[in-house]
Amino acid sequence: MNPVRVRFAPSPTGPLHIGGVRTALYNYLLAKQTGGKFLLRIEDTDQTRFVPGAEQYILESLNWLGINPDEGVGVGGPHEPYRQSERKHLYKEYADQLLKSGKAYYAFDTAEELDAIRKTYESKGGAFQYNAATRGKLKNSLSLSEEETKALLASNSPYVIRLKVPAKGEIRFQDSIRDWVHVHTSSIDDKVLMKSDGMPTYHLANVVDDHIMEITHVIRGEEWLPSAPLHILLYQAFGWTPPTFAHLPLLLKPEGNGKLSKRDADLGGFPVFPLEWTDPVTGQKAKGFREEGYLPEATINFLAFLGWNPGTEQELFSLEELVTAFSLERINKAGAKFDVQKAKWFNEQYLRNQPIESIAKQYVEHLETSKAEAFVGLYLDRITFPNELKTLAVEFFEMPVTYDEQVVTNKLNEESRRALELICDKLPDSVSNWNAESIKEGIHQILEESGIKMGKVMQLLRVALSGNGAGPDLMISMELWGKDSVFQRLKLALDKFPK
RNA sequence: GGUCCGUUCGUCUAGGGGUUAGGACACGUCCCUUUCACGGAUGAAACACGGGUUCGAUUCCCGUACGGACUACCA
Repeated sequence: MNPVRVRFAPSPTGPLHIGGVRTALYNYLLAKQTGGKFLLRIEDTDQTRFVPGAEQYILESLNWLGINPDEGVGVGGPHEPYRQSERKHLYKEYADQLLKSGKAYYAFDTAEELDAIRKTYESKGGAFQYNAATRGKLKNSLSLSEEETKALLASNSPYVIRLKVPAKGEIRFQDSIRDWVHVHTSSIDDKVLMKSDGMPTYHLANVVDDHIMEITHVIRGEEWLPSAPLHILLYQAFGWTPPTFAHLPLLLKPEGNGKLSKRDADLGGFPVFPLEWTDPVTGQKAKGFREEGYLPEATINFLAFLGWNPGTEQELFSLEELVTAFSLERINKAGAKFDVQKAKWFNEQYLRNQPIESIAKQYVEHLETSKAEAFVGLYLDRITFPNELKTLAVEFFEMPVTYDEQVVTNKLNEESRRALELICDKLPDSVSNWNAESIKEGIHQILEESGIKMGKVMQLLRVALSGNGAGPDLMISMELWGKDSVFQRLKLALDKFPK
């Protein structure tokens, strides 16, 4: 495949949705695979929806995941600026071009007027379309005389520029994921290209920029599929060759149906945003994958597999491996439900491959290094998120307060009690070098001498020392607790256990 | 309502005119083990429905049902 130029073009209206992150990822993968360029363009043409901090959030999210743009906001490039609000003047020129060639026209209907018309249509059970059938009856440069139009423009009446969609014809294009898609122009309405505030709409800005920025492949969410024919029409109106389109399947909520939303995340207790986000107005916080404890590699791998697979049985892919394995053709058509369990599983896989030293340094920094590393080694394959380690470490070094009752009732008897007492009496002297290996030997020896079977006491010993009926390797645990603490624990248990 | 898109185990998916319909997550059982977890083994579990086409359809075609997206001077 030739080097592609692809773009991720989010709108800075809030935190980046995880579905958007997947879109960015797929764009990045194709760019890297073909030796092409991945651009980041900020689509901030709606001034009413601007949210401070959102752009920075987008940059930081991509950076966290390691899918950095080659060109665009934050990095610059040959087509600066990459923020659409800063390219405002440009769109007007192109709109004028369409106006001149008769492909577009002025419309003076106010938003209120159109709303009213829509309501009447709805009350009759129909749907209003601003198109070839209705435009003659509305207030625009097609229905008005030239003088009237000029007068309106001269009087500074607010207006929009609309695309004059042909009454008849079929638009067809070949989507990389869905193959041929056909739509009749009659079902497309005369979309607004320039808003009355002088800003372009998404449709115009997107087509103009993709053309100027030499975008070869538009990879975006399925929600754009219905407007793709309109975009094709725009390319045709300008006389440009449209890029290749690929419309990605949606990310669905885990329960029931529908697009994955923030609401689902709150309900399900999992994030839908890459990073934690604090709403600048309400101050409300939304969870992020990063803060929850997901590793960037795991997040990437999980996301890549939501709607795509390599066709082999390999499931674990580094970003580099994804770059080589990825292909648009292997993307699924149907939406994918977001599965937290699978996300966790991916995280566990990556977590276990992390070097113990760095995890220890990052998450249990309050412990002395060798202790911290031993502790991490003890718990690494029992956790999903590294940030669980901190609490675990605190609990681990605390004296038990309660004891697993079931184990005590089942395992505590004369014999096992005697075993605990023997260990308490003899272990300190028999183990000179307090480490897991010698502790194990010592206990074995004591039990053997007294003719008591290991299986009869080990779980009780665990409960006596930790309070829990289950947990990590006891001998290593004992080593970490230290001799003094172990005997303190034992005495406490012998005292508290029912006689 | 209209337009468009989709439908293989509970979930993510492989496959594709003749297969024991494969894998992964989750779940059950067993093994390992001082317990739990990890790991290993194993089990249960799917082609939405109805018509065609065909010697044969889960696979191709057409309908139906169901689901979804879009339907703004939002992106």
